[in-house]
Amino acid sequence: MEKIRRTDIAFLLNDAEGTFVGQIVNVRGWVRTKRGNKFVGFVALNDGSCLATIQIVFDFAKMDESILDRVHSGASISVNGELVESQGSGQRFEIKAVEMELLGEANPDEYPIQPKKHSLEFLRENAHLRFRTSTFSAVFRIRHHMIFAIHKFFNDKGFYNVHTPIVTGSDAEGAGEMFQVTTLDLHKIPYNEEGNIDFSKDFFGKATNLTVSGQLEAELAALALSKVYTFGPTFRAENSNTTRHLAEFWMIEPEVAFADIEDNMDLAEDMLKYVIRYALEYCMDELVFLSQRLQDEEKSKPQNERSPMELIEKLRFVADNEFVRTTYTEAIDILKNSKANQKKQFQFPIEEWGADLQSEHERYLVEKHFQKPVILTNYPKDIKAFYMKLNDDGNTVRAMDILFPGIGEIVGGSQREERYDALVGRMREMHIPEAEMSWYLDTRKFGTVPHAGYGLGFERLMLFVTGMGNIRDVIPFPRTPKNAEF
RNA sequence: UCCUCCUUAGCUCAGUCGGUUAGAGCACCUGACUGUUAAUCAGGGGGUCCUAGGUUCAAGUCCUAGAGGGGGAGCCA
Repeated sequence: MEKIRRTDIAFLLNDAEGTFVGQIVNVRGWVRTKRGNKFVGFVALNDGSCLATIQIVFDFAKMDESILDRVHSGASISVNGELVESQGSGQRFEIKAVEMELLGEANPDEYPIQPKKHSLEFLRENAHLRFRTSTFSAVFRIRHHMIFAIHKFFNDKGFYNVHTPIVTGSDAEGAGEMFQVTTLDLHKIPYNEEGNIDFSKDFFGKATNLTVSGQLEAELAALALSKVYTFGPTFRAENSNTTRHLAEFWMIEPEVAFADIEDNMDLAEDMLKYVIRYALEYCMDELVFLSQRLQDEEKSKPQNERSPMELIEKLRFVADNEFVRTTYTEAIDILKNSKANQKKQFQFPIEEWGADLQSEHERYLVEKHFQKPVILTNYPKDIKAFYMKLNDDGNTVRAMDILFPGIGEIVGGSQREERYDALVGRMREMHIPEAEMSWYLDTRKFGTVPHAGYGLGFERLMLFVTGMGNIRDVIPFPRTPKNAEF
């Protein structure tokens, strides 16, 4: 077969002027469907460069039949042919094949992905092949654009990206259960004289874990570079089995010196709106497809379970409207006086100030009461982390949680406690070992400044932007309890 | 971890009150049709009914345990 430089299918299909019509081009990709008769055949070919397939037309008389017989869904082929305006009505351009090479067969008796609707559960078990489907290739193209948009947002604002450690020796971060990292032989664990595991024999000479947050290290960087953000993997060994939790996920953690809680809220709201607008600008084909898919799925649901807003409409609504900002105390009042509470519709009734909000309460506030994203601030200190700045009332801290419809908490952040004595006081109250945290306390000892930051769960953002219902479907290879396949 | 639901052909699913040979669509194979759009039409092949016990004359169907998966809760991002 004549060697011609490969062209992305996206490049050919997006060429509005049709400048390539009449040229011989080469495309390579994976067959979605093949149809036709004894005389003329059609292959829908996808190479992942865009959602759409390009139609390959071939004249049976001119092609090698032994090759065509082995071209099934999933097979990879290389085609040389002339780009022409399509005679059919389903597409503008197509390729009239001159030569075709079968790069890789896909035995149809064994290849699991077919040109039909598969359940997301089935595809999750075939995560190695689900990239080949329209839905997942759309999700993962959007994922790329969201990653890029986040870096662009922060870069354009003068933030520096910081790589915080993945292996950490600090067990004081307090964000959740940690995965232990060790090179000790688990069959021959060394013990010291007190009968405890002798970590001095371990690789790092101490007990180490996978990070549950880059925040504390990001604070160190912020107190020199002023504006920083991390974007890295995060590991939580919680036995969480929900549509919103992963054991390995990606988190964005900006940290800003000379910033207070108001600046923090502004930054988070700006960032979320920016990346949502970015998706609307650069991923419209994918969003239209996912929206259609959702609407088809909802047809089988009862009326009251259907979403009030279609995906693209919902994204525009969030990008164009102010988030509601209110305090924990006001939220408790709203919930306490709500019909749902008075009619005892909450599984956990709201009785007094100080209780943590359950997800049914968050959903009520976001989905029923305000019907838009909500930023809640000034939580009771007892339900929040040690590093959050204590308010003058002595009871609340300058925390902020951003709650999104259908997702719940998408951002959690705070203004940090920058006063040395106040921070040490909180650490003692909460039994955080000071000695191990001396490096963190040094930032408060030497040239401390007010600062603030937050953590954004990247996959939760992906859930919102794509409208997917399960967090395992917006990360290529999900890690959850009892599942580390692939 | 708790509650709840599910597991039948490669895939999606039906299978009534426990009853005799377990079905359909898609996919695959054969044939028909010179431009299809998940092509269509006709025919064909394809089953560890999740696993292990149990009840029964008889189990895909009922019971117990286990495995895997979904949804909800908690923990959180």
